[in-house]
Amino acid sequence: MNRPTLEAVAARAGVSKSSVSRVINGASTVAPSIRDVVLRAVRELGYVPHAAARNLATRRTDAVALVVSDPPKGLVSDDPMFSAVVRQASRKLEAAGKQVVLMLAGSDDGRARVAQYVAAGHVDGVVLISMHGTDTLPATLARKGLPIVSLGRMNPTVPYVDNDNLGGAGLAVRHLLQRGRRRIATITGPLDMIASQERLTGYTTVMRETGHRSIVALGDFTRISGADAMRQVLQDDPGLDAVFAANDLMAIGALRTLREAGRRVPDDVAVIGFDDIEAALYTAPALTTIHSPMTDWATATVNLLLGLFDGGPDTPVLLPAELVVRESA
Amino acid sequence: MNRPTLEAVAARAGVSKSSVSRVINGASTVAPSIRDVVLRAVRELGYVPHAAARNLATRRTDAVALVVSDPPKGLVSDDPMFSAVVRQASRKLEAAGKQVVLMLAGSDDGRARVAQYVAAGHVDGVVLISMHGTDTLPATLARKGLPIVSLGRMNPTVPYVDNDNLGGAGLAVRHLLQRGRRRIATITGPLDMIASQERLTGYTTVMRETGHRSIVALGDFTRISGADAMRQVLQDDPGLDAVFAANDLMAIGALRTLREAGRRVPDDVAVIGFDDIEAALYTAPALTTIHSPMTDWATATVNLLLGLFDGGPDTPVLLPAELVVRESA
DNA sequence: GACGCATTAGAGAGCGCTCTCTCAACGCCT
DNA sequence: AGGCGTTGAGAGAGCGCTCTCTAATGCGTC
Repeated sequence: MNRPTLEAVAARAGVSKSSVSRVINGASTVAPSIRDVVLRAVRELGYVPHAAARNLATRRTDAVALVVSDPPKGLVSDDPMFSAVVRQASRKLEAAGKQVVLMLAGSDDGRARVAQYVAAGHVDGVVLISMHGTDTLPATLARKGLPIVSLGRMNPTVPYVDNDNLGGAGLAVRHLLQRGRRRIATITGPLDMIASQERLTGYTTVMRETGHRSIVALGDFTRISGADAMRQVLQDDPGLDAVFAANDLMAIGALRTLREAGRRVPDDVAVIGFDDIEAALYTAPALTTIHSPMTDWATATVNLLLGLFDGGPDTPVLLPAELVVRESA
Repeated sequence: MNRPTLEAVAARAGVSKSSVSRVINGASTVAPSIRDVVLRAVRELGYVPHAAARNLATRRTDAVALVVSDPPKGLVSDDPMFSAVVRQASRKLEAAGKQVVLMLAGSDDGRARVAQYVAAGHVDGVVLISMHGTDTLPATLARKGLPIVSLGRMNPTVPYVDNDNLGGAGLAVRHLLQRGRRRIATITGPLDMIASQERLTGYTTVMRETGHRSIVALGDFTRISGADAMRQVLQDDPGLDAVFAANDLMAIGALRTLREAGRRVPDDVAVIGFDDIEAALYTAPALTTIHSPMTDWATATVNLLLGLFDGGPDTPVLLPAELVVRESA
């Protein structure tokens, strides 16, 4: 249990603490002979630097907080975006030698904890993931003065990487129109998220420009909300011939409702989603959707943060949207 | 940027560092008058204790590592278990005042990093998630002497919480037999994982006991592997009338293959999965499966670790399996 | 009124590391 | 040969906090 200290290594190697420190940190001004004897002592003792002590002395932590908006219990318990994005971000951060501290900012309690945690100097930077636009946390954190980026646009003060939500939604709607669909409904995400707003705007803009009436149902990015919204919109407007869901999960829910209602997809109603999650390949029929490159997205976001550490620019990045045509539309 | 220190608070409040420390840490031996003046100073200065300094002095970190076996690129990029389990575990750990350090132990590199990290005294305990049985990391970590638990059985030395994989698989197979199915195939998970082995054993045991021939195809818990395995097993044994997939993702893959092959589910071939992920409610037809309580599972695992911190027992926990009958079998 | 015993505040020695500053050693130039 | 620059090693003062130990104060007891 009694871990060896740097001092013990120094004693064993017969050199000063300073020299050991230099060797550990790879300073160039160290004679090879000293280097060798120190490294041997390190190996023999199984020495590993004490993290907290180093943090205290350097005032760096080499840690980054990954803040995820944890939805209220019951919502999106298995959000595929969560795992894809968190995984990729972790991978990239670890590759850059940063440790990843995962924090859920669902409740007010959680948000307070995050703010406290960041204030405690626990991390060198913050990656925010899919926060709601109304959240005050981003602003609070931004005020602390440490580097912070966001996956998904969210707060004007926070540099971000985002999908082209507007363009993607436009792509989807135009595709439906080209296929001869005329009564096209949309199922939105939670409207306090910018991504939802943009996807809705993309839809309404194209619909208006082409002289079609908008049919809007509210969802919250979960499968069940998609199923419910589909049911409602089907009731309100039985003659509709297409649906654009603001994400694939809701599209999957919509598919189920359509199946239950006896509507054939795409014959009676065309369905198009957004995100291109893996599950979209396995629906019946396979889901036509807008590809959003989760992996690239996470990578770009992490790179933006790492750049900030090195004094890089905080220019937002917009990833292009792409239509993936499968069977459902 | 210059954060106030405890000393600054002491000066402002006109008391000693010790008193401030006592107030911050909620010691009882402090007069209300002093408490008040200190708290006011804390508020006025916006003081937040410096984490590293505290860690150094106390030799505690209040942090727990969540080690996830990151699959090689391409596999299960959106594993629903990952998000459900990681989320719930984080929630519980945060509620207990622990910070969550997420680590991916996919590559050898990652494993080394985890070992190093734990050795550096960065965390007070470790939660391992769905590690492969052949992994040496658990043993390495267990040797460090700090509390460590595993979600899913894995290494004899590590206390765990697990599903009743054996019983669950038995439940599935017996259900198929009861429904009159006779040629029942199974699609396994990666066989270096204990969960896969147990689910396979559960299947083969019941098949043997009831005098039926086992038909086994290898998968790796991904949708695509389920689809591939289904295709293969269909070719080898065109007359089969049921499939037990070792998880829902592979069952979803199998459903697609069956659809493509023109087999009706459940009329021609019954399909049953394992895990009861949310997506199982949205397949066509809805997936019959073995419910494994992800949320309880994560909670129990975290509780086991928290118990260990307080000198509690390290008795493994086995969660009961339950059959959920839907449409596919 | 002196004494002992709680009770509560203050002093200060670490915790293990980094990093500046100092100093020794060793050419090299004039 | 003496002075100077350069390179590399050692000393030690922090980093901000905790926690033990000591001192002071108040109270009850005989």
